[in-house]
Amino acid sequence: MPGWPAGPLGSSGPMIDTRLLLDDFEVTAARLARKKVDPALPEAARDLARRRREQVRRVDEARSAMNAGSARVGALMRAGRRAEADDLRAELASRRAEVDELEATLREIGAELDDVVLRIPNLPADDVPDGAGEEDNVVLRTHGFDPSVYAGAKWAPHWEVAERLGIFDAERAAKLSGGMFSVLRGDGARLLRALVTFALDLNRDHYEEILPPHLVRTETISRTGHLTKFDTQAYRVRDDDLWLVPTAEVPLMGLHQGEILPEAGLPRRYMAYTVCWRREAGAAGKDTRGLQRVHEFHKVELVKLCKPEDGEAELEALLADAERPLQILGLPYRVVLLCAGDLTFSASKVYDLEVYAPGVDKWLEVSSISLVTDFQARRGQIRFRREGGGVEFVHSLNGSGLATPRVWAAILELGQQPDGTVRLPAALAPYLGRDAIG
RNA sequence: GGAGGGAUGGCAGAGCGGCCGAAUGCGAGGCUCUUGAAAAGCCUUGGGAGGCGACUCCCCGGGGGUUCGAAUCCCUCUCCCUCCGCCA
Repeated sequence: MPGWPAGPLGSSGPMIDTRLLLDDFEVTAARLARKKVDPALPEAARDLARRRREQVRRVDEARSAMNAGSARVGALMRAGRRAEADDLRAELASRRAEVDELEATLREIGAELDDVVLRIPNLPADDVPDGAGEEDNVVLRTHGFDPSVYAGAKWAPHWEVAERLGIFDAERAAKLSGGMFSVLRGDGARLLRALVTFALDLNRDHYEEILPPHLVRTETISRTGHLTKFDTQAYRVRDDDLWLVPTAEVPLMGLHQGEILPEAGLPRRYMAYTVCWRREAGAAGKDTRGLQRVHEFHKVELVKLCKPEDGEAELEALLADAERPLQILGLPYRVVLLCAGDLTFSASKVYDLEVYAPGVDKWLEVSSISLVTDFQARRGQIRFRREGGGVEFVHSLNGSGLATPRVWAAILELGQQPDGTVRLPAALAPYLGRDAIG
């Protein structure tokens, strides 16, 4: 079913409900302020939304008059009163011009409103802590991390470990595709495949596994908020109107775009393993060594659609689902609650999961568990029908179920042995048929 | 890639440019009848915007055009079906 109704503004990108700006401006502006939004933005949006509403009324009135006149022409024609019909017709032609003019103005206001609204992020949840940026995030808990184990000892970075074992070939990857690409070999390739299968198997009872296309339309990707003036992360296929998915979240969220789901069908829980492509524009020189940041990687993504009142509970459950593989693999990690100022554009509340990698001595972000509320659903027109009647937007959530190559890299750094081999998590033995590489 | 046909409400399926947001059937919900159920009968049953409300406006795959007026005519895009070609 191609072609779903355009959003209220007929624009691209996710957006907040302008009605919040119209009906509850003070509270909404205060919440946006916590996200470090320029206060001029919500004010401008409110003013434009008002102007737009007024203009809609003018257009409707003019059109109503037009429609009534046209109906009268029809009636006159049927009555055989030709001359009168012709007179009225001539008169209506000029009214037509009037309507066209009013509509043009409406479009202008709409475009201006669009321009402002698209820069307004989702509202932060009330229980998200205040803060300006990364430094104000809150580490909620740390799991399986004993700093004394890593103090002093010599831990090689994963690229050294991997190249020594011959399972990672950065040089040939560069030859094939350039920097920030990878070639995995032998047990390295198998380890990655094992991680993916392990994660899918782990969640098979709670999520429906989807194998989606890796190329999506402009329409699909822009309605998830991953293609905006400000987001140039995705690769475009040159000769077709298609984009390589930067995350499986894009096709998964796209699944129900334009649909009205039955309440009984919620929540929907989907998972998908896909390759992910990201241009990483603007990240030049950051984490370029090894596999912390690459243009092409493999990931199992979890996505949920639920009723608004279930969002919080689903978020906690999603967090648990993302932690489980790290626990079973025995990786030291911590749970970070992002402060309002560090929240991503579309999210209202986010937990980051970070695995400790001793070789680079860093906490690597391996999952970002996000509650998006109705922000994406509004843009994608994903709704549900209450059993008692009434149609509302669903709330959406997403997070990585398991993200390579960072988990892959962490396993290599954490498992390294004095003899140069790498001990692998026992949970992967069924997939690899061994417990060590080298 | 080439040739042709199609897209209408939850589904099926009508719709001479005005009386069509849209017949009819099915499905769903409510009511009547009934001890209960079935059958039968009556009524309701898409989404969005605005208004206290009467009500008004927009949407018949998407976008654009012709016209006083478009589900209906024209252009274009997308998708689906049939046939031919190619192919893992």
